[in-house]
Amino acid sequence: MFNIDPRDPRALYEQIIDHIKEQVIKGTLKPGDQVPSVRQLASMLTINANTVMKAYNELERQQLIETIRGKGTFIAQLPEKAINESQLISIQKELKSSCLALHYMGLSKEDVLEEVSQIYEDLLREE
Amino acid sequence: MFNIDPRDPRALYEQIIDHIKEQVIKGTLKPGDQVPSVRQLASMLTINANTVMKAYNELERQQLIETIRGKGTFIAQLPEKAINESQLISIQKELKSSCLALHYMGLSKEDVLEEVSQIYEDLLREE
Amino acid sequence: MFNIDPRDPRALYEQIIDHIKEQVIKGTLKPGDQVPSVRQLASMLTINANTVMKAYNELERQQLIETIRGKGTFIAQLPEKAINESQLISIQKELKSSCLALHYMGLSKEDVLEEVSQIYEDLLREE
Amino acid sequence: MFNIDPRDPRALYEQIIDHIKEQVIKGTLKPGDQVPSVRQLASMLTINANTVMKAYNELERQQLIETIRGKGTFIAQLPEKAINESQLISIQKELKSSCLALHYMGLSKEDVLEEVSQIYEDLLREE
DNA sequence: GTGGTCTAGACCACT
DNA sequence: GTGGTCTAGACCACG
Repeated sequence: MFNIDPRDPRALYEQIIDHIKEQVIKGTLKPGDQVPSVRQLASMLTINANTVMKAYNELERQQLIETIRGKGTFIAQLPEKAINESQLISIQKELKSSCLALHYMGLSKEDVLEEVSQIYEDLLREE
Repeated sequence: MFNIDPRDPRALYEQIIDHIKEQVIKGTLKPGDQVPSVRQLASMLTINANTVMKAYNELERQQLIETIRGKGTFIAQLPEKAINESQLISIQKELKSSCLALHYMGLSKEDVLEEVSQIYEDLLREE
Repeated sequence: MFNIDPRDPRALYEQIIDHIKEQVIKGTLKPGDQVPSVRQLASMLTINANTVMKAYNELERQQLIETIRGKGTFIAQLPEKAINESQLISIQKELKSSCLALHYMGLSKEDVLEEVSQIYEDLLREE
Repeated sequence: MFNIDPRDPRALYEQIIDHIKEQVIKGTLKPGDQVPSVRQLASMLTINANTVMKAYNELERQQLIETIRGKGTFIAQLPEKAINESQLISIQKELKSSCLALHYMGLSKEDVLEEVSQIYEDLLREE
């Protein structure tokens, strides 16, 4: 259910962030749902609590989750969708990087568009 | 002509790699063309020669450039296009990460497909 | 236990690569085993950490070791055995070079075959 | 007839050395035969004369060729076969390096012995 | 001139 | 603690 992989190129905390974002988009996690506590999740994944904390802090900064003192951590009501210009540019550069790498692995523009479509189909299937 | 940006999330040497890959795809650099020497490029970008060397080494590993001892570094004749399964999976994960981030910035599936299309139009314009 | 020799014709980082390959073949290092950290090995060999890093990077490229961020470096599970044609040709040329040199040192074909056999006996002794 | 390849892992001057050693072993070049002058060979191979000079100097040091002032350069009468201990050890290390690399390309001890045998058959065919 | 190796030391990200 | 990036500068081999 929770794939955390030390060999993944993404940092562990990023994998957690991505996983929760994914669950929210898929609808598996809905606004108001409680997410595991830092310690719970850390022991579930057998990783360090600081790593989970870092993921939660980042998610809270992005207003995707809310921590209510004494009660726990919950999926936020209104995931803010604000475009941050410099962040957008960064991600565009990452996208371009990925495209260049895929090009040299023999994938065409159409192949890459298909890859992206596939990602969205996986994400939106359960919505 | 050569944008190297210390604020870019990518490492300096990765920016060089991407830039040269891009030039080759665009056709600005053709097989057999000499690329700037390690020291030349380093002084052009006002970065350290070792950083350029690292980029060139990586490009040589990917068989995009060839080094001829004492003479210089050249665009390779046959850019190999071999799919490495584990590498492909890594990049797919990066793509997914980018999509998730873009989703929370308010971009739809169609917006992202458009972004990717745009990247390819920029790359293939001059080809 | 770890022979690093500045008078060896091989670069320091190559000696490290060869040594680890040897340990893995001999079975002294097994899949999953942790290898010394970059800094540890550097101080053990009284060489610079960057030199060890270069060796480890090369070994990782060859999929002999795996790096897990923040945790350390480990012998990989599945040492890939993929023949790269151009690499094979390079090594054949090196072999030929060695044979020519040995010929002029008075060694016959049989002597050289014996040398090679000896190398393999040393490698496979403990397996 | 003379294969000199800038992409070869061996230095140009080493390729020349190997080539001449090979011709002598094969019997194509016999003691007393004249070899091309430095300038001739340099222009034949379209490389720098200093590179040829370096090869010839090394061959002369190894007593494989003799330069007779004003007449030219000739294959020596008695190629000395003296074992230099430290040199032998160096070449043994190179051999081991090659074996390790070949092992990780999937070649067995027998495969490598066969490779070496093949090299000698090529060398001694015309003898 | 070219690339390649190595050092010493700083700084960062991740766990 | 771990590895990774980057710098500055030395020295070597090759052409």
